[in-house]
Amino acid sequence: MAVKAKEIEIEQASTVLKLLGDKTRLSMMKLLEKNECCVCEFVEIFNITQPAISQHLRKLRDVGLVKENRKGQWIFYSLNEASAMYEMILNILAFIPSQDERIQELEQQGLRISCK
Amino acid sequence: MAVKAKEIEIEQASTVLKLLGDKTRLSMMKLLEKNECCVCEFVEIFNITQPAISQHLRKLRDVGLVKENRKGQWIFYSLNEASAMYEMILNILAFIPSQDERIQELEQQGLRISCK
DNA sequence: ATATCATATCAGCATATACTTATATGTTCA
DNA sequence: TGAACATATAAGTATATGCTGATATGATAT
Repeated sequence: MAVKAKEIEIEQASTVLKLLGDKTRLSMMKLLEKNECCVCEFVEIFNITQPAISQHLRKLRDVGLVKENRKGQWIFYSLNEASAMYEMILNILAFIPSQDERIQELEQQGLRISCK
Repeated sequence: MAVKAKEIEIEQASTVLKLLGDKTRLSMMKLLEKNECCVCEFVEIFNITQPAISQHLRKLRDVGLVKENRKGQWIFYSLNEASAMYEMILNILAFIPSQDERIQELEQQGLRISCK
C-alpha cells in the first residue's frame, strides 16, 4: 500500500472487527460490496430465520457500516461509504472471496426473489 | 490498492477477524507489528492477569497469527510472517494507531522490565 | 377497513467468551 | 537438589452472543 491508511480509534476498530468476525455478517458485507440487498434476499441466502438476519443488519447499522434505503415494502441495505471505517472495510473485503455464487445458485434454482 | 489481495477462505477470515475483534488482542498484534514482545511485557501493559495474557496469546498462536520463540526463561512472541493471513493482518494493522506509547509510559515510570 | 407481505423487536435459551484463582510445567542459578 | 522466576493450563463464573418463536410495526393492494 502506497497510501497511508487513515487511522481509527482502537476501540472503534475492535468493535468493527468483532462484527466482521461472524461468518454470516462477513458474507453479508462482501455481498453488499457489489450489490444492494434487501432483507428477503439475505433470508434466502443464509440458512437462518428472518429475525436473525434483521438482528445482524441492525448491528451493522448501529456502528454505521451499512445504511438502509426503504423502497416501498422493501428495505435495501448497502455499504455506508460515509463511514470512517469504510476504507478499512474495503481493504478487508478485498481478501474475502466473492459470495456472488450464492445469489447465482438461487437464480439457477429459480428461488431468487426479485424485490426490484 | 493496486495489487490484488490474496483471497482467504471466508471461514478462516472470520475466525481471524473475530480474534482481532478484542481490544486486548488487537493491541497485542499492533505492538507485535513493530516489536517482539515477551509475556511479562504484555502483563505490564494490560491491566489483566498473566493467565489472561497467556490465553490470548494461545488463541493467536492456535490460528497461526503469532509464533513463539523461547529465550531461556522467557518466551518472545512475534507476528508469523508465514501465515496465509499475514498480508491481511498487515493491512488491518495499518489502520490501528500505534500502541507504542504504552511501552514508553512504562519506561518513563521505570516499570519496563528488560527481558532481553 | 382489512388481508397480505416485508421487516423489526422482544423474550427466552444455549453456547461462547474473557476473566479470575489455583496449580502445573519449564528454566535458571545457587 | 531446591528456591525463584516465567509461562501455561485447569476449573469455575459472569457476561456476551446468536439463535428461535412469538409478536409488533409498516407498507401495499383489494
